[in-house]
Amino acid sequence: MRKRRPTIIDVAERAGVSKSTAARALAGAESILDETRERVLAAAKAVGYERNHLAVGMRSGRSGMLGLVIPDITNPFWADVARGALDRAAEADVSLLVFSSDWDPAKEESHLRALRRARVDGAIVNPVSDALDDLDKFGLPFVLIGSSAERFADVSSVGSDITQAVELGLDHLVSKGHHAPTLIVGPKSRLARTRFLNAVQRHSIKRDVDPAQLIVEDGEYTLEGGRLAMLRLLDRPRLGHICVFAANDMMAIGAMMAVRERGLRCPEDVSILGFDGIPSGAFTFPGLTTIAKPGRDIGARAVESLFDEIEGRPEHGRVYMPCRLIDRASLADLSREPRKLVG
Amino acid sequence: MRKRRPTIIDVAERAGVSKSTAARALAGAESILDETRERVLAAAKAVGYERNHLAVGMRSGRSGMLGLVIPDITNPFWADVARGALDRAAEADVSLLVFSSDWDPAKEESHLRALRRARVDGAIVNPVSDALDDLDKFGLPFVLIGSSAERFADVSSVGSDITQAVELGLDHLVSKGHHAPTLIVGPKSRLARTRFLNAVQRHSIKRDVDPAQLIVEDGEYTLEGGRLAMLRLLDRPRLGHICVFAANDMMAIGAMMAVRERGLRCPEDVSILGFDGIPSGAFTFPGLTTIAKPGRDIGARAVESLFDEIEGRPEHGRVYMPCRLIDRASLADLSREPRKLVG
DNA sequence: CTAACGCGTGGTAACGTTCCCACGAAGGTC
DNA sequence: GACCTTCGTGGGAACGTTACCACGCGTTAG
Repeated sequence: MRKRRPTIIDVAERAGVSKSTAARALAGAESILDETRERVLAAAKAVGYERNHLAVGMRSGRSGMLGLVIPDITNPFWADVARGALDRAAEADVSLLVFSSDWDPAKEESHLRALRRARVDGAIVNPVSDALDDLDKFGLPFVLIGSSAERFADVSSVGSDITQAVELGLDHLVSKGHHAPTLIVGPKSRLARTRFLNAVQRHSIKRDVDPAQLIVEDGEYTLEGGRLAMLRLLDRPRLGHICVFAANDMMAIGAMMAVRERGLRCPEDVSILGFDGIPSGAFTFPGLTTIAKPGRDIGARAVESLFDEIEGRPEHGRVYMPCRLIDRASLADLSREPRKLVG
Repeated sequence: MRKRRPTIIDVAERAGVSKSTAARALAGAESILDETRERVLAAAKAVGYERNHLAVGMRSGRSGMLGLVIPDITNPFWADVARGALDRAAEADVSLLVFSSDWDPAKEESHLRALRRARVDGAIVNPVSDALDDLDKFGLPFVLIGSSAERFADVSSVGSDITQAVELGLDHLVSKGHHAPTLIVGPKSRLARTRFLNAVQRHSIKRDVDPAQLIVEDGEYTLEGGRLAMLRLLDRPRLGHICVFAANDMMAIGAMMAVRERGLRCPEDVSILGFDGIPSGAFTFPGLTTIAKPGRDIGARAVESLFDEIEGRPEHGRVYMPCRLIDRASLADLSREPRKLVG
């Protein structure tokens, strides 16, 4: 038989005080005699007392739990975000309820309801549904993450700084002698496509490169999408070395496959720069040079912002975390060689 | 101002019944007039009532939450396990508190305590600490996952069926004309090494291959460990095609790198079979043929077993989930060619 | 015809905490 | 010396739910 767990009353009795006093001692309040506090603490340890968070949550309205709703924990980027959030939450002695929405608005809503029933103190969500604009109707403090968060005004959000990322990539490309990369971007419908493209164009102008000169290919944000786009690219008449900046690592890897398929070599004939920083990029041949999104930092920062939100000092701002370059082997160095026509 | 959430009393008043009756209707109990039930349900919907799980948990002793403690959500295998658990839990309308132990016994224990404080109904753990044998002292229903679970007797556990996996791999190797693969296994201290080796030997005997004939190389369970082991292997005098069965995908990929480093080709000169089924295996060149552990199934099944455990019908058995072969391109087909000396 | 029973319902006591108010003692002020 | 404040403590209500028992009614068995 499993014996009853000790409550604060057991502690109080053993310490010879009232449960109010015991509670104060356990909560670390100030107006209490040091000697009493120590007696209570000793008693708590002696009986093996452990605070019942359910009861605390019920009485105080603070459950000590946060919700995290992301599309798919199996996706390396989201796993990284989760890890960041998990670590930061554990640091603050707060638990995380994790759910995966699978990009399904129905699941998302049902998970959000589950979070509310569980009385979490707040939630971090990568919103998939547009209909989430009745977000405040949920009565929960929210922090949004990911690029889709920008659809929602008046809600705090954390994402990656794609402007900085694109500049980083473009500058690196220049340092290797590639001045006007070809772009492989996502489908027209996607918001992320526009943002990526805009960032590239803005920075190109800054560097006196005519954005109109840039070649752009479309594709789904997948391996196959990247492969097809690259194949189309290789069918164009071309001169010399090709440099590709893909909007996503999967597409970049697909492009790499297409290059091999055509009997060409990366990076000798084609240079490829990715964007995401997925771990698989380390295992391709050649290793994929890419710009890594700071998933972990985003997760940690989201928890941080959520604390602010809960504490009632909402800044309702967007936070953009900086990306970093992972330099592997998919870029040729043309800077020392006689300059080819188009970088 | 955020308005007060409706309680069951609000529902009862609106429906004109006592809160006991309202509670019964909401809980879907049987001894209640259909008409009353409907009136209550309508009232609940009208006021937007949502059950407070904290209060339920406190009164009934069931929090409706489960704990999951895995080493690292960022590791694709564990992410897969988490996903399986997440899905199965969501199906049963139960929430999952996720923690990452980072292979650190101290963290593990602190997370386990956090779970107990949160009053989860049970926990799924990949045990890292040996000192966890006072597991029942935790007073929680447990289900262990992963290979390290076997250290604990009398506790339910779910893992992958490595015997079946090895047979699968060996049979596939034979079908491709490789009869006695070289083994790249983990360090001597590891339990998993022994289990892998034993499984290979047992099945070899069954197929009339002398296990003593098998070449074995050691290494850390990492990319570098696999690379080093392969390099050593290539330094041995050899005749013809080499076939390697690595105990882990990372090692397999490392081995692949070593092969390329030495100017050899996979699969023409060296065939490589991995074990794990990590997603990155799809992006190596050539694609890694491997045996995939059923992470997702393990996670789902663990939740299932945990339900049994909580419900008080503990089977305390070990469950081994079958693995499956992912056939990509890292194996040469020698079955049609004149047979070389050693497969 | 009465006792026993089942059914639907209501009332109330828990569950383990925190919050609020009140109380007595000690110390300081006029 | 009477008053006010401060400090440490205790007592009880409250949080929202479920568990338990009791009640009234209609039905059925003896």
